[in-house]
Amino acid sequence: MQDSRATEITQRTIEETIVSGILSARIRPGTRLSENQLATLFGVSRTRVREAMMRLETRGIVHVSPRRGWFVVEPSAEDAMAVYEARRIIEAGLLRSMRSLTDAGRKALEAHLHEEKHALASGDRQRLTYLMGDFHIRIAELSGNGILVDILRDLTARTILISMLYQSDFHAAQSHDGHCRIFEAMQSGDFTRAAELSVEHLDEVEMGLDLTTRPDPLSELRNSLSLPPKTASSVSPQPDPKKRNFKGAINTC
Amino acid sequence: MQDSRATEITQRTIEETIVSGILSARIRPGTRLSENQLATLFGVSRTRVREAMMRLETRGIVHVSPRRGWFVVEPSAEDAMAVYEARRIIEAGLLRSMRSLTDAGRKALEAHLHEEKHALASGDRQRLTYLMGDFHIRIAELSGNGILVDILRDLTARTILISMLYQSDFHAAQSHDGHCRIFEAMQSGDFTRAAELSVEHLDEVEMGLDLTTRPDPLSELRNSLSLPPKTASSVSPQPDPKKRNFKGAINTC
DNA sequence: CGCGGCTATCTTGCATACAAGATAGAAAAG
DNA sequence: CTTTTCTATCTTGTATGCAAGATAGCCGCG
Repeated sequence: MQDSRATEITQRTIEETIVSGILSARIRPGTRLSENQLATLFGVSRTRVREAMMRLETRGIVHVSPRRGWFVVEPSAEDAMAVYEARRIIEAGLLRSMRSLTDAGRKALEAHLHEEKHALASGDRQRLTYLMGDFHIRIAELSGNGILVDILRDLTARTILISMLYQSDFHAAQSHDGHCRIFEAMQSGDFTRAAELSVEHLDEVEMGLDLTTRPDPLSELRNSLSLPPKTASSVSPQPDPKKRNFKGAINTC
Repeated sequence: MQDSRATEITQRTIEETIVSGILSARIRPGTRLSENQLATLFGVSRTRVREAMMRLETRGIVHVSPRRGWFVVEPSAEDAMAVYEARRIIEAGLLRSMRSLTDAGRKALEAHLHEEKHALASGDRQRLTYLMGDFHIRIAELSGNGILVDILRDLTARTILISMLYQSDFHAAQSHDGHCRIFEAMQSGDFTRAAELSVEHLDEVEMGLDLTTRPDPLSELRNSLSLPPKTASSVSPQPDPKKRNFKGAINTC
């Protein structure tokens, strides 16, 4: 972060840092985000941190418990279903409205799927999680509609939080296959089929969740434990085995 | 909302006041929103106003020009097309995913359409504008998906801003008919047809816009005129004839 | 040993002070 | 009369200070 003209870097850096931390599953649901810690971490005052938190709150990424603190959201089972339903509606509608796949688009998706394959083979879990979610954002980008891209990015972030809470086991390979099938349908120009496959894919992933088990009955208590005062970084994951009642860390989106 | 303990009222009141002002077309695109004026208007400090502005900015409702001020967004023609495209995708997808219309839902829509008809007959333009947009939010509410409701509410707000900039003439009756047709298809259980009608309806409204004419080439200049220092309220409309290069004030959504 | 209450210390909520950029209007020069 | 320049004033950007609620740990009491 050391720059000659230091400012300008942290205009919306805080916001994006947290979101990208979630998109790559480095930040868990329920993580405490202390204004003070983030402020010292970014070398700014609490004011800017608060503004970033406000923005993230409207995006459904964090929430505030009055006078207690900011936390990364822990979507309930109902929230989870709503997120997947919203994604099915938007992503299927998006694919259904497509008329053609540009050459640049085809190449972008091919490159992406290649990356997925590579991450799958090399076992790079964090990168795989990121890529699995990013696929859907890439598709939104093909539409050229920035509004939908923003919406789907935030929904993807929430999806990843959901899978960290509820995903009992991950079928990354199966999910990758789903992505490939969607791409093939798109390539053949059958966007109706691509939309159907997209819905099936999301259904599949949602079915892989265990939405019956309450994710973390001691959530409130864990919140107060999740950031021991001596820990400096509130953004990095804590590999404390006591908190390992979290489910798998790989998201199949 | 009237509470004996006066506070608590202004937690997110500022945000909602501005949004509802837009939804009923009382606030024009490009309106300056001075932090100081809003602060004194609501009897709070600038801090809270700023937080509300930050939230509204992420919702795509206002934007800030550095060191110059906050303004209600003036969507460009490209923005306008993106908004309508997003709405087509989401609303059609939403209808297509519906399986049944509950009795409560049917009654709610019937009541709404009755209100539209009444406002149309009585010539209550402001109320009509509000209702025309609210119809689509009501449909989203039927899905029970709060995420989609929030998204569509913000898109509707932007739609109303767009129509204030680009709508050359309004066909409120035609638009009301479109709503009725969508409702009829829903009532008959043909949600695929309802989705198609929804797309047609949005196309129709978009076609009614004049997206070729630059909405307001003197936008920057007008911004500086839009709030003469002597005017106390920055939220109420200014019926200054000089700024009447705005198009029609009724939105057909 | 168990339990209740107190206090020290954390957290956010909110207002305020000051800095810096942008603007408009007056004043001055052509 | 026009143009330019300067200054007074307005705007947001940011940090800081203080208040109030929530929490945890200690201490004392039963």
